[in-house]
Amino acid sequence: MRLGRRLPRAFFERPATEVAPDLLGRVLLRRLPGGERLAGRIVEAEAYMDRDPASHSFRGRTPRNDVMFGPPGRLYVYFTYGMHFCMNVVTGREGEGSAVLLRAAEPLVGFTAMAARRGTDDVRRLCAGPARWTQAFGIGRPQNGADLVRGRDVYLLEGEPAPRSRIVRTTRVGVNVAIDRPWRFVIRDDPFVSPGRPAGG
DNA sequence: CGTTGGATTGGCT
DNA sequence: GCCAATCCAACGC
Repeated sequence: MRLGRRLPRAFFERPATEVAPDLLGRVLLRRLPGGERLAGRIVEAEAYMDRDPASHSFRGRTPRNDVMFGPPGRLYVYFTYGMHFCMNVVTGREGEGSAVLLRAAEPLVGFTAMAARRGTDDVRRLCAGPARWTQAFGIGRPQNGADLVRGRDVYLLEGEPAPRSRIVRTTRVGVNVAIDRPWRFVIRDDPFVSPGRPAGG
């Protein structure tokens, strides 16, 4: 498939609710410490806005969410449930706390390395979930704040953006507040979308 | 300082 | 459907 060029800074300097659907079909590239390359096509993403009760940024800037408030186009990685990492693309203007959670991807390059990290050969489960994807791609604390526009270890390519007609808008997974906001975007009928368990509340 | 619960996942009933 | 795993940021005293 077509990979295209890198997404420019301006791509990210928009509201998360605009960036999230526009990320579907784009390609995340990862260069592992050993030099091996991994690639995945984004099929599911969620927007987290400034002053959004479900967002980590809701209660203001802290050491944990600091990257969210920085310049757009960087990676915000957080640790949760004592064992998982999730990654976000920082959006909006510097000073705002908004980002897009990367929830699922179709593996394109590096199946063997992903399978080894994930402990499964099932291609459909390598990157189908935010913590599964970071595990498959070797994303953790060291990648928090990584610049996707200029960095070489993790970055985004244009890929083939999903047509609007193929994009489905639903409610976000695992959030128990602001559950009325339909800010989860997926490619319709794509087999690599996460199982996405329903949230309570 | 102590408590709480989390943008999840995998395993079991 | 239910629950444990396992850390730690955020918040209240």
